[in-house]
Amino acid sequence: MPELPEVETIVRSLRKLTAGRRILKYHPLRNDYIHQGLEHRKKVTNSVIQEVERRGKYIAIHLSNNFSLLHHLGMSGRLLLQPGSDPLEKHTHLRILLDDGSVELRQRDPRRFGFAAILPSVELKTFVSWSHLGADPFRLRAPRFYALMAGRKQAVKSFLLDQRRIAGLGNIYTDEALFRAGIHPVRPTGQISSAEAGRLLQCIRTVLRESIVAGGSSTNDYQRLDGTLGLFQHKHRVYRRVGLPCPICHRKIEKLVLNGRSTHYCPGCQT
DNA sequence: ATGATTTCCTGTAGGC
DNA sequence: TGCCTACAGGAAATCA
Repeated sequence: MPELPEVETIVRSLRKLTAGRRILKYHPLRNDYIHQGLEHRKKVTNSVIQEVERRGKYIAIHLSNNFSLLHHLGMSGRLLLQPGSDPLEKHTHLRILLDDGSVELRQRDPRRFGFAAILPSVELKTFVSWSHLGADPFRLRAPRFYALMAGRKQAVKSFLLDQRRIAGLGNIYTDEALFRAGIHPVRPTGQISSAEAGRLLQCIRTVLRESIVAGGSSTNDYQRLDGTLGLFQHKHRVYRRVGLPCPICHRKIEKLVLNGRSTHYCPGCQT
C-alpha cells in the first residue's frame, strides 16, 4: 500500500528518469481506470514532462502543454518504467509511451483502488481530493497539529488517516509512528497533550524519513519505479507483527480493528 | 458537524 | 487437490 514514503520514492525516480522526455502516446487499456479527462488523451502527445510533484499520496506529472497527469496508486497500484518491448503484465491499465516508444511508464493495479486522470494544470487545484488535502507532515507545525486534534473524540489513528487533516499517512506509518510516540491508537485526539502532539509529529517525520531512505515498505504489492523492492518492511516494529515481542518491553504485539483497519500496537508501551 | 460504516476490487492464505 | 471464506485497505459516499 503505497503511502508517503513509497510515493516519494517513485516520484524521485520519475523526476530523475523522465524529466525532459517527450510523450509519444497516452494509452489507456481500461478506460474506466481514467477517472477524469479521458477526452484529453490525444492532446498530451508530443508534450514534454517538465516537473513531477507529490502531494500526500498523489503524483502529478506536469507537462509542457499546460496539462497535468494525476496518478494515485490506491493499495495495489504500481508505476513502472520499462522497455516498451516487455510483455504486457496482467492488470496493466495504462501505458504512457515515451520518446520513440522504446520506453514506457506503466500503471498496474490489480485491485483498481488507484486511478489516473488528465487535467488542464489550472484545474488541478479544483480537483476535489487533491484540493482538500491537508498539510504535508514535513511542513506542518506542531501547534497547528495540536490545534487540529484538540476537542475531538476521534481515535488518534483515525485522525492520522484522514488525508484532509494531514496528508500521506496510511495504515503502516500510523501504526509505526504511534508506537514510536508511545501513544495508543484508540486514544481520543482531544486527550493528547501538547507535548505528546509534538512528540508524535516528530515520530511521524522520523519514520517517514527513515522509510524514504530505505526506498519504502514492500509488504504486498509495492515496487519501486524499476520493479525492485523497498526495504523498510524489515524495520517495522509493530505493523503485522502480532505475537512477536515488542523491541522495547518485549511484551507481545497485539492487533485490534479500528474503522475496519487492522491496527498493531504494543500494550505495554502505548498508553 | 462529527465520526463511524459501507463500498469498490482481486490475489493470497488458510481451513477442511 | 479443490473449493470456500476471510482478509488486505485508500478514499468517496452514505448513514447515524
